[in-house]
Amino acid sequence: MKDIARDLGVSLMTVSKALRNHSDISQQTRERVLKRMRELNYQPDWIARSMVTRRTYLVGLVLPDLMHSFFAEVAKGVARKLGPLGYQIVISNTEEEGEAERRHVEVLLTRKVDGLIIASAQRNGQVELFEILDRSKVPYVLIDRMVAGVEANYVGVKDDDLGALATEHLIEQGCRRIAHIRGPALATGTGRLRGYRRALARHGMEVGPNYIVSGQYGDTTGYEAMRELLQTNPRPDGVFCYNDPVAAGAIKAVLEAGLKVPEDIAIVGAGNVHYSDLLRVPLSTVDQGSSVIGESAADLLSQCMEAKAPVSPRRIFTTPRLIVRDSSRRKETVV
Amino acid sequence: MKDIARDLGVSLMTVSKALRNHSDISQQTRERVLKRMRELNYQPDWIARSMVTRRTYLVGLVLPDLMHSFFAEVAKGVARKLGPLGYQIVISNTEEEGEAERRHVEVLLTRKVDGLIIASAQRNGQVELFEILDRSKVPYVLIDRMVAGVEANYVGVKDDDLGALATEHLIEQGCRRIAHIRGPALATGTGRLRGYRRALARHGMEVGPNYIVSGQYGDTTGYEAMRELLQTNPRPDGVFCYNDPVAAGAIKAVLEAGLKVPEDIAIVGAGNVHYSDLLRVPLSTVDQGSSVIGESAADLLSQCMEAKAPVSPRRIFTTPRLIVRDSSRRKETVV
DNA sequence: CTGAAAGCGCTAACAG
DNA sequence: CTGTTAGCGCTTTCAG
Repeated sequence: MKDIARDLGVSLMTVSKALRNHSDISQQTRERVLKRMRELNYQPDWIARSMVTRRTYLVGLVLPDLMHSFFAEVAKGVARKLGPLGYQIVISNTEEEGEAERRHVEVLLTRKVDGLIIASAQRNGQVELFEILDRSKVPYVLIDRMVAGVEANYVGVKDDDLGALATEHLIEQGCRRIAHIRGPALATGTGRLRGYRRALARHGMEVGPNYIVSGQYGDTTGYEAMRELLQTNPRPDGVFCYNDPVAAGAIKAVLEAGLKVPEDIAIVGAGNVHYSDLLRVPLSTVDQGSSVIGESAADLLSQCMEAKAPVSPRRIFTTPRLIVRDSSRRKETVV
Repeated sequence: MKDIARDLGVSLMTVSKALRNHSDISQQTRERVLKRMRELNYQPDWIARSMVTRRTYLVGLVLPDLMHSFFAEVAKGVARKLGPLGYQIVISNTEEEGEAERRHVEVLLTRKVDGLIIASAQRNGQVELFEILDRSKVPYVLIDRMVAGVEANYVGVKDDDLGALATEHLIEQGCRRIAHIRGPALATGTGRLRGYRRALARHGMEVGPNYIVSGQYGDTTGYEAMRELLQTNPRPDGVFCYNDPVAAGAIKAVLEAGLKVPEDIAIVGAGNVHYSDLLRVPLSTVDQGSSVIGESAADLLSQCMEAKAPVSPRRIFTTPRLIVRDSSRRKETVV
C-alpha cells in the first residue's frame, strides 16, 4: 500500500480510500490506484484492517456432528449465503458434548468472530453458555435445537409438529402399537417425543408398556434400542425414530430378527439424510429442510451482524415435510 | 493489558511476557499478573498479536464435498490433531470445482492462514494453483488426491493398490466378467482404474467391451452408470466402483433390474463410509483410513508450520484395507 | 477531493 | 529480571 502511494505520488490515505471505493475520491485517482494495485498484485492485509475496524468477517459454526449429513448440509447452506458476503466460516465439531461446546464457543469468542451459528448440545436449562454469549454481545443464531430458557434467534423445525406428523402417518398406515425411540434430552428429543404423544392421544391410542426407549444420535444406539423393543410384548408394529441414523440402525435390528419392514414393523425416521433412499429398506422420514435451515440462519445472522444496534431475537420455523418410502408404506397410497 | 500493568505498577512488557510465560520473568511477578488477568477476565487480543507475529493460527481445510462422509471424517481427524495445538480450522467446500477451489484457496491465502490441507479437485496437470501456493510460501498438504506434476506433501492411499485390491477380491470370489465404474479424471479416478487393469492383466483376464463406464462422485451417477452396464452383453458379474456412494447407486440399479447382489453381480466400493453397513446390501469396500489420513496430514502440516526453514515435501501412504460384506461375498470365506 | 496525525493492542529488540 | 523504544498495516478524524 505504501508502495502504491509512493509510485503514484499520492498519500497513503488516498490509496486506502480508493481501495474501499470510499465516496470522496476522484474517479481518475481511483482508477490509477486500482491499476497499480493489480500490477503489484497487492492484497489488503486483512488482519491490520480487522485490528482497527474490529470486524473479522469470521463466523463460527458450531455443530455437534459433522458426520451426520444433516449438519453437513446445513453447513453448506450457511456457506452458500455467507461466502458471497465475504465471511469465512470456522467450523467446530463438539461431538455432542456440552462441555466441549462451551470451550469451542469461548475460543471462537476470543478469536473475535463476528457471529455464531450454533446447533447446541446444551441440555435444556443449561443456560450458562448463552449468558456468556449474551454478555459478549456477539450475535448468534441457534439452529435445529432450541434451548429451553434461552431467548435467542432460532431457525429450525417445530419438533412437536415433526413428531406428530411422523406418528400420524404411522397411524394412517394402520399401525396400532406404535413405539418411539427417543432422542437425547434436548429440545429436539423432547419435542419429538411430545409430538408422538400428542398424535397418539388425539387418536385415543395409548403408549404401550416400555414403548418409549432411549436411543441417542447414531445408528448403533438405534440398533440397540430396537433390540430392546423387540423384547416387549406385545411387540410394536410401528416405530417412530428420533432421526434417520437411529432409524437405519433400527431397521438393521428388525431385519436381523427375521422380521419384515414395513409388514411386521413400519419405521419412520427424521432428517431425510441424503442416503435415506439407499438403505436396506428405503427409509420414510420427515424432512426438515436442512439447507434452508442453513441459509435462513445465515441470513438472519448477517442481518444481526450488519445492524449497528442489537436486534431483538427472532424465530424462524421451517415446515416439516413427510417423505414416504418403503419402510412405512403398508397401504397403497392414493396420490 | 494496559489495565493489568497499571494496577500492578509494572510495565506493559512485563505483562506481555508473563502471559506468554516467557523465560525471563520472575515467578512471583508472573503469578501476580496471571491472578489479575483472571480477575479482569482478560483475553489477549489475538488479532493484535497476529499483526506483529505474522501468525494467525488459522488452517484452511479445502474439501470437495462435505456431504461425503469420507471427507467429514478426514475433517474430524484434522481437528482432533490441530485443535489442541491452538489452531482453528476454516473449512471450504469446493463442490468438486477446480475453479471454485482456486478462489477459495486464494481467499484463504489473503486471510493469511498458516497452512492448508487440500483434497484437490484440480485435474491432472492443472498445476497453476500449486504454483500460486508455492510462491506464497504457505505450507500445504495434499490429501486423498495427488495431482500429477505437483511436488508436494501428500497423505493418502496408493490408488493403484486400492484398485488392484478390490479387483483381485472380485476375481477371488469367482467373478469372471469384471467391470469398473470409474471416477473423475483425478489421481484417484485414474489410479483406481490403473489398479483394476493391473489386477485383470495379472490374471490374464480381459476388460470386456464397454466394461469401463464413467461415473463421477455420487450415487446418482453410480446409478446411471450401472444402468448402462446392465445393457452390455455379456453382462458383467462383478463391478468395482470408484467409491461407496457410486457403489450404493449401482446396487440400487441392479436390484431395480430384478437382479441379485452378489449372486448375479458382485459389487465393491471404496472409502468405507460409515453407513456402508446399512445399505440395501451391506457394501464391501476398501477402507482408506479416513481419520488416519486427517490426522497424519495434520501432523505433517504442523511440522511444516512450526519449522523455520521450508521442509522438503514428504509423502505418506496409508494402507488400503479390504472389508468384505454381503455385496461381494459369493463364497464362504474361510477365516 | 486529498492528506497529516494519531492510534488499534500487541511484541521484538535491545538497554538497563 | 524489567523497562524503553519502535513499529506491524491499516483506518478514523479532522484539517486543508
